[in-house]
Amino acid sequence: MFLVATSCFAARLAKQVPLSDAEKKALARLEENPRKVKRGAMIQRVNETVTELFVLREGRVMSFVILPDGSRQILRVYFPGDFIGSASTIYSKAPESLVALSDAIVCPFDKHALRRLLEDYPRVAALLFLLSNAERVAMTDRLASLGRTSAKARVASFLLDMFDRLRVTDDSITDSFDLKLTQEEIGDSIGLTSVHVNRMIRQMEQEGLISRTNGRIILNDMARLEEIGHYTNRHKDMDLDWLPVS
Amino acid sequence: MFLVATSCFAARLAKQVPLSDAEKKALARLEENPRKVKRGAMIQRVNETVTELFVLREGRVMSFVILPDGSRQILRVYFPGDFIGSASTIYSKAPESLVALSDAIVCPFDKHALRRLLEDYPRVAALLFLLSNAERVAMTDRLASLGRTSAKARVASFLLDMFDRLRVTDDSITDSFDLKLTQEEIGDSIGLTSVHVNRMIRQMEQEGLISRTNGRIILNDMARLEEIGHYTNRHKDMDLDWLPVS
DNA sequence: AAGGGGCGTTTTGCCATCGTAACGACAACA
DNA sequence: TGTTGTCGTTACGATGGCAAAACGCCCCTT
Repeated sequence: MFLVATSCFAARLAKQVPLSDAEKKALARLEENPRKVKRGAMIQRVNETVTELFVLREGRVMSFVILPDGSRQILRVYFPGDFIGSASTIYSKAPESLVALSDAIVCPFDKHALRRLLEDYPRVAALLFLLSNAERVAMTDRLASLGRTSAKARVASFLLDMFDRLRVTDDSITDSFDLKLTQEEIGDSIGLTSVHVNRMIRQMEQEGLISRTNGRIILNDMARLEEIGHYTNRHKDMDLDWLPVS
Repeated sequence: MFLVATSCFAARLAKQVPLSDAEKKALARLEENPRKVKRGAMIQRVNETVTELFVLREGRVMSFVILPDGSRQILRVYFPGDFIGSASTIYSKAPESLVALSDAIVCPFDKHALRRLLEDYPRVAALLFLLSNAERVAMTDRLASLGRTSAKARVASFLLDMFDRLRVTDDSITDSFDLKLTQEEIGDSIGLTSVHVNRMIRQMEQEGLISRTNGRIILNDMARLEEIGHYTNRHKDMDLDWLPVS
């Protein structure tokens, strides 16, 4: 037997909406095969055949693509409790690569396990549908950021986004956090060079908007940062009432 | 009684995967209340409370946001058979506005109708989940385009994307299509000004990559366009085999 | 304690890309 | 015949990319 508490995906979902024990158990089953990966390890390579999806239990993972000229676009940074690889559900070949940004623990499970989950637990299916749409909205927010805002605005909104996402699962965070990303990785996320990311970060530090102490970022003036970055916190105002009952 | 054939959403899905009559009927029920809208009409306003979702039956619709400085980012252009407003499923207030780009027919239905659909037809639920993930991948493609490619590459991939999406439902298209978007709208989709879109289009026309005759775009050299735009056609290589059986 | 390699950050100068502003042409429409 | 919307075109200039080097820090080695 395993403990219901061992599923961090269920724990994450339960923060949004109450789950039945049966649902928790079913979700926990996705995490029966935890696997440790080192920083920099490739979890999934673009264009390779996909049979597995993942739940991230510990550490950080990114999804990204490399363009023919060698430049990289980071598509998403994942945190513990995130469901990874959903982009691959519909394609036989992975549309994106997955690499661990830090030492991490991922829980791979077969595509077909997802199928059984969707068949047996319509409420979980609906929830996954909603999560997928939440990711879509996160993407559109970044799209607007890349398409229509300045470098400074992009850095500001990126920092706030990371901050708010970390806070979903970690209540101890108040105004500072460990980003654990290099400036080059930040740049590859928001369409800038590391050089320009550096310029913006130092500028924001000089203006007193943020501070830094050995890798840790402190947000000194969140209201102003939100204004600069045109940022909207999407983790409030969710509406999950219309889900099927369990 | 209504005819099963009246559902263009079902027709669209059936192009990807066979549907049972019961499923087709259930999907058709979403389209029982078609509504005509004029070009420019606002279908949904950002931040307004959402109770309805839509299937687009005819014409073109866009989703977009306006930033505080007045600039606009178009998030997605929708074609007949598309499911619109899924971004709103998870939020009580609309994260994006919807406006008709041409005279159009949309079929609004209540959020709760979607709930019943998900409860009663697990296979349709899975299918919606997959569609949602396909949209997510489309977003990541554009993200990489905006973040890491030149203006010319963005225009090229945008044209190819519109072309391939139109071709999913319209078999008569071979190498030309009516874009029905102004250059400003193209610019707002891919993060450029209308001026620069114009520069790129004329340049591509001079190079013989495309031609134009009163609004109609002809793609003369698709291979080269794909190369320039780093474009991947996502409508091939889908894997829907693992769906629940109906 | 000293040396060295690796990694990330900081800094600089140069300049291409792309945005801004402004105006003319043209067609559709009222 | 004015009005409105879209496209075409230009001059100018700011934003942010590129290349290269130095710097600081950590960790390993001797």
